Amino acid sequence: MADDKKLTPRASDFSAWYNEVVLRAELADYAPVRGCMVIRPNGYGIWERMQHALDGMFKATGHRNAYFPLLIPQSYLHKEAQHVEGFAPETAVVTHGGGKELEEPLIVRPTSETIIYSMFAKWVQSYRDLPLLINQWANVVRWEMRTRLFLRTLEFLWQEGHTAHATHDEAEEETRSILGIYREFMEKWMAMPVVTGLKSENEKFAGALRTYTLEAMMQDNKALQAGTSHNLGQNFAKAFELKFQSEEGKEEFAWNTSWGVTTRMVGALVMTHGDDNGLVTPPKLAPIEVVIVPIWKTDDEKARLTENADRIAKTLREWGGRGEDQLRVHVDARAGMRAGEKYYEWELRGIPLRLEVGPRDLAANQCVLARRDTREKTTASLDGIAGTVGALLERMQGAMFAAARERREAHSVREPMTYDKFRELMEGDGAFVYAGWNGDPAVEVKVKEETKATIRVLPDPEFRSPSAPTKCMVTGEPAKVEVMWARAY
RNA sequence: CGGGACGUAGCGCAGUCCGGUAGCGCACCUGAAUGGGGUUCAGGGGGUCGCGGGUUCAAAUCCCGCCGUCCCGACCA
Repeated sequence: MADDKKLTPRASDFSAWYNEVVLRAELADYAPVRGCMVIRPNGYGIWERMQHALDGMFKATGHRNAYFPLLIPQSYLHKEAQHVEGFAPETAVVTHGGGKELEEPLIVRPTSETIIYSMFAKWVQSYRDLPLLINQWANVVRWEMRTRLFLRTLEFLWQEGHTAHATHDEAEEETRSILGIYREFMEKWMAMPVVTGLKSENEKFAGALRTYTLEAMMQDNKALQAGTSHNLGQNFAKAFELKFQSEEGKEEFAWNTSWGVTTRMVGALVMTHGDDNGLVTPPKLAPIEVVIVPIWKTDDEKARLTENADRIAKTLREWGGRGEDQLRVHVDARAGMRAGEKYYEWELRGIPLRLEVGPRDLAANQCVLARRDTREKTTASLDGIAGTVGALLERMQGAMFAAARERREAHSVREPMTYDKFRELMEGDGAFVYAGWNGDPAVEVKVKEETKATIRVLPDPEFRSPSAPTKCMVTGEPAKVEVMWARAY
């Protein structure tokens, strides 16, 4: 009977566990259209905090928000050869409007390079108009065959940055700089470690010169691409006649970058930190950081405890320890519910800290603090409670990142291994496997067919092994580069 | 689009083989006792059994057609 209330344990069926957490923590729900998802207030609250943090980082680096249309003439998609090849199969097409067949079908944007660079071409004449640094928060549609809540839906929310520069080097610097912003966000806010670096030719964005990626490890040891930053070279500038007159008076094509992160990050958060009791949210992204649960028996106590809970909430909110950033506190004074039932509910929703206060605590001028990440309970004096709570939340943020990184390292392999061993590992627990590669795309295709694993990233120097691998794991030929292999979502 | 499974209350399911008044658990509503980790008892509301047709005195159940969903593959932030 009680089993109905329990979650599927993570270890027994990770996918079922994930779905249950998303649905039961009320992050999202299935929509009537297959593959689409409704993001509920609990889930949107987390997304909003993500948006806010990222938006601040983009603005601080000179980017400005704009908005471009949902509908794009189909011919635009065809102007960049690789781009159309990559996206045409998964675009939704509008063929009718106003009851009539359209002369030219419109596509629902799967991404906005084409429409944005066609506009950039009108806006840019001189090198003085560059760099042009634009971001948009929008929804896009990609007609995926198989979908998963947050990780892959037909329609999703994202931010897509698009920039134009006068030189290749400046565009490359922008691409890397954005990768740094994403990394900082994922590590500091999401408490989620990532491996950064370059995508292989097979895996890069359709139409890009180079694609940089951030790869995170989920708790089933599979990789999730958490964000990308592309150096588009002059591919789109040439397709859309995005030209400018240089300081020397010459006509030149601009250099573009594009980059994005999506609501997939909400799914990543669940899969990185969640446990058998549900969601665990890092304090910085939690719409509610502290839930106060007053405990009472009699009506008399109820009035007294509720009043004191409100008073504690006020003390927490008025604490100035984080400057303008007020502690986000909720008091759960619902009647007719046992305290234990409330605890399970808030744990399922991932609220970082629970503050319990009952008659006995009040008499002793103390309360109980229960951490969501470790589920440890301690008692704390009500004197200076705001400072105690503020400091604890900050420690938790750091502890969650450390724990996630430790877990990832425990499932990362850097020792040279045979291809047979690798196959065995991928069939079993899975891992991030760092190994040498001869640089041949055919090897990557073969490995994908045989093991479902792909080259997730050509890691940046700080993620590479202390001594560079000398041989290709698959062919035994001399290695051209170190790569990280894993199965991915 | 290929292979498999399934559509019965908000959710999870039994009932279908062998036709005979629509069931169970959770959730929801009312009342009481309980109350520091999912409490208990009593009462109650809620269903065109995916849709359409056929067989039959009688269909959730048998037959035909359609629709939809999920899982495995190909695709992907």
